[in-house]
Amino acid sequence: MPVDNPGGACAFPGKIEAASALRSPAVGVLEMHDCPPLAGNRAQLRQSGRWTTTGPKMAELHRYRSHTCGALRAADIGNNVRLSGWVHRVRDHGGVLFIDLRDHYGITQVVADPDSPAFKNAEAVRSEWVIRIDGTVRKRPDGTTNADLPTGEIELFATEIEVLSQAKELPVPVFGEPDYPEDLRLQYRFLDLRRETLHRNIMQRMAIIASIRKRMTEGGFFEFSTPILTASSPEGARDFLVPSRIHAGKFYALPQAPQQYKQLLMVSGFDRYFQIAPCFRDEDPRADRLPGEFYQLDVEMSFVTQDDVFNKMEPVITGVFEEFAAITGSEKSVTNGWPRIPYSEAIAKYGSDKPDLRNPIEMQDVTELFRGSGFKIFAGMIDKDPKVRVWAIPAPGGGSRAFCDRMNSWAQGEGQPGLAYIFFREGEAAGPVGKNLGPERADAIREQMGLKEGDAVFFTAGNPARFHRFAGDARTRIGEELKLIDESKFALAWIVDFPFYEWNDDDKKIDFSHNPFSMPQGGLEALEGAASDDERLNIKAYQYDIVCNGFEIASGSIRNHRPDTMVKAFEITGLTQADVEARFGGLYRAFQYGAPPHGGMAAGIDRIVMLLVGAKNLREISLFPMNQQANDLLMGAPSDVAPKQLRELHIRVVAPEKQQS
RNA sequence: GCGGGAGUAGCUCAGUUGGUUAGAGCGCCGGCCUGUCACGCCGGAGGCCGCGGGUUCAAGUCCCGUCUCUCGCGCCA
Repeated sequence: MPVDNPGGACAFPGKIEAASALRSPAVGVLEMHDCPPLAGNRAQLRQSGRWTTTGPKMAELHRYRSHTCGALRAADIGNNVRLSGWVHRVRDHGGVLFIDLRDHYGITQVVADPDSPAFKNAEAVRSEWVIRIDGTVRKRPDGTTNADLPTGEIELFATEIEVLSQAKELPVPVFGEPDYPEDLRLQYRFLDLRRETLHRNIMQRMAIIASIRKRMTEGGFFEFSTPILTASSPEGARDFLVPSRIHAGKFYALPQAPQQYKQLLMVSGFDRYFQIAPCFRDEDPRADRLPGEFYQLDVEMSFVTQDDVFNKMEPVITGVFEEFAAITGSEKSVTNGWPRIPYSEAIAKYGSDKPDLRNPIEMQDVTELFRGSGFKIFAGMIDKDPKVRVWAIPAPGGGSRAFCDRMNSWAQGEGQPGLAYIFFREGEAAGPVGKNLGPERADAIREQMGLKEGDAVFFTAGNPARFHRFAGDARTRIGEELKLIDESKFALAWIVDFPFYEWNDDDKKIDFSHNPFSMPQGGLEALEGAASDDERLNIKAYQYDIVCNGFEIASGSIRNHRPDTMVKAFEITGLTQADVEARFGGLYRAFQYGAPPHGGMAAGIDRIVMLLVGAKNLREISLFPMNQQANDLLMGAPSDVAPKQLRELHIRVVAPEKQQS
């Protein structure tokens, strides 16, 4: 009869570092286990699966373990103990045999020799079998301690081994965790999760989420759960749909985010909301984007300005980063007092709205130095089109022909005609651009960019709206190639003043650039005052992102809580009041009955964890991710369903043309 | 939806100009081994060369088609 002892003091005797984290420790259960003595050969033993040998009678011990595999220390020497765990590794020397026994908490070396009644069984166990071992803790002989293991001073001399569960030959090895193909790892995720790195990443994820939750609760936020089955929304990403049985032909949708619910909570007067919220979007994945579902720290606050949100959330995120900054091994510094960079400045300096601020390179506009110059290609472009700009990307230390040529061929690989450059050496501005531009202009560029001998500068020309992304990629590439990126920090910043609208070139109309819920700067007056599309496109929103090391880790806004402003905002994108009511009926109705000004943000938990543990890939920090094709290889989702289920849901599957042939 | 790359032993890979019985390392199985902790030594098993078609006396190798995986673009209010 196991006795649960949740929250009890230490359930395990001795020094146990991790005992407090044990989910349901149990104490003092005694069912000694009388079994016939060992008989039969090894193969028969393996087939029968369970056996014990008689050993010295143990004192009052739990059915499975008196300690965890990370618990035993020199202070336990001489005690009879019981461990259960996985066979991590066996080293069989014939006369003496070692088993590394592993559980969640650690590894303990078990030793057996022919003097032990457990010896024969010890010879039979294989990797990842689950066994229970009784034995005596003893000091390792001089010179054989293992400083790499917390339990390395001692070993367990086995007196009895019981096999609790056998393992077939492993499709994915746990020991040593060599690189294995991702599809196999996903199919056998339970084995993959036993491996040290992934197991540790998952535990770090739990700790990070616990820290966030604590900080939010202590910061005066209340945690609410919102529905998982909700209504499809026509904006944004593709929805996952759930057919309704009761209402033929109608569908629920999984929430892409609890956006409207959290705003409704503010209208409902709850003042401060947060949730570690699952979000579902049926879009194709990337390395930093999981297919299907992901988690957000979702936050909303009433009666706040943008500064209030910043002042509240900046310490939370900074605190979490500082708390976990050391877990990759080397402590990283975390930005204190985040810069607030307007969107337009981020694009102009870094070519991206999620700049990696560890990279010191800042671009500048050098259009005027090329206007009417001897570098005819650029000069001609500038004369022909007033929208054409020339941007300079400095490359400190990149002043060699070899490096510039390498960058040039990289650019061609990116589908660009090339990457113009000057490199400064021996008092001259070398390279074709430098020659055509002449020493005076080249020197003016060098001055403006703050460059010296041994440096280089690259140029992109055209309409910045079309090339800023490439310029940003070039900046990143240069920073990486020249090792300018400071790996020792988490560089955090707010990106602010995003444009409210953007031009949709396909439909030749204005669209919301982020979401229709944010408040335009200047409010209704700004919307009504804008006389042309150009002016409307210049309207900014109280819309902001948090960026860290080149990743967007959060996004938010002050919301538009005024129905009149909302209708006007939609009108500019070509939608009527009736459209607003049809698409956001609940929220629009709520705004008719006294909505507080409110705002908030949502932070990508998965990306934050990825950054903190130093993972290259979101699948390295998620328990049961799907693959790139959005297949769950372990559970076999998505799957066929029974015809009866489809009938109940009033669904008939129409196979795509391609599959019918 | 579009483009790049890859499919040979459980895994990582080699395989010449098309030419005998397709190899190595790791893992697995067996044997030996009393202090290892990436134990060591000896031996063994294990292959629809992704699948289908074609060229050829002969295809892992050349051609066509197809499937799967992967990276990127589109997409991601």
